[in-house]
Amino acid sequence: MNFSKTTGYSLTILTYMVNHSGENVSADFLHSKLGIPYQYLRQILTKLSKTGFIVSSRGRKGGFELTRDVSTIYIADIIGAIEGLEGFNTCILGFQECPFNNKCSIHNILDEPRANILKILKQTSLEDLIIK
Amino acid sequence: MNFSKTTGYSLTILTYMVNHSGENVSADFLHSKLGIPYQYLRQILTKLSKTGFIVSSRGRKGGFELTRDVSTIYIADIIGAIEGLEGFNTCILGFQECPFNNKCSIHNILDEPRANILKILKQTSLEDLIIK
DNA sequence: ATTAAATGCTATAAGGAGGTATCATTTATG
DNA sequence: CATAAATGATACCTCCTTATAGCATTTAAT
Ligand code: SF4
Ligand code: SF4
Repeated sequence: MNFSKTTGYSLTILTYMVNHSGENVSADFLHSKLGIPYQYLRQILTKLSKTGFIVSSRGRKGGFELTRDVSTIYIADIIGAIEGLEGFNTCILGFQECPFNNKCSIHNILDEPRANILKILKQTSLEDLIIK
Repeated sequence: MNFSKTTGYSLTILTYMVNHSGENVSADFLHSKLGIPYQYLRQILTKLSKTGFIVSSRGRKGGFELTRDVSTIYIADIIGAIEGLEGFNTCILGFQECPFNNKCSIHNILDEPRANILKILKQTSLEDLIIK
């Protein structure tokens, strides 16, 4: 029912970075701060780098940095890049082809609250997560 | 983000049965009606039987039947028996121990809508799913 | 009695998610 | 220049979910 652990890690990393804006942080540093398994963290940072949410610099003093305007990075974008947003658009019960023409009882009661969550995720940017 | 496929299958089976109340249906029949892989369907029916949502009868003309009062079987009960409801009570981001004292930004924006979904699932019984 | 139709039970396999380990490459510092 | 500190890339392992297969047992129909 919740997000994948990888998505959780990704969000934690990015929300940490947006609250420590401007700092160039290394994987080792983030590991010590966030407790995410080091090697796995490395993979996620690479992915976040390849998907353009952060930029990396190699070598000594290297690390990762947020560069894009954080008011334009929405939570839904991040989730979309990591685990995809298909879960919000496809059958809640996991069917490839809906046997009930999108009108089964479960659909009726859960479609709206699920859409509501997606709406929130699309409206909330990293900037909104800055602790003031 | 959504439920496990097994949970989806379970809900589909039970909502089918409640809408065809009184009928004793076989795994083969349900397979032809719902398209759930036969052997997997068998396992799920056994589980639903062991968890008391349905009762089985063996031999020719055997099959499965709803016997409990369907107004007392809530969707949340079914989900709880199949995949558990932990997902609704634990960290949305997948952490075992919350590093942020239950107050990170994601928690703030998603806790309430998630609780709302659980509330709906706890209030909706199989009887409510009967097509009138 | 025999057969057909059904569930009970259990072993196995494929696939993805989460996690670990290692080597290669880049770059700042002494 | 040599070293240390960092990322890039890749291979591997484990566990869980989903799915498949087969044998054993029960029961109704013939
Ligand atoms: S109607 Fe039911 S089965 Fe069909 S897509 Fe919606 S939740 Fe899935
Ligand atoms: S505050 Fe954040 S990290 Fe902590 S339990 Fe809530 S969602 Fe998880």
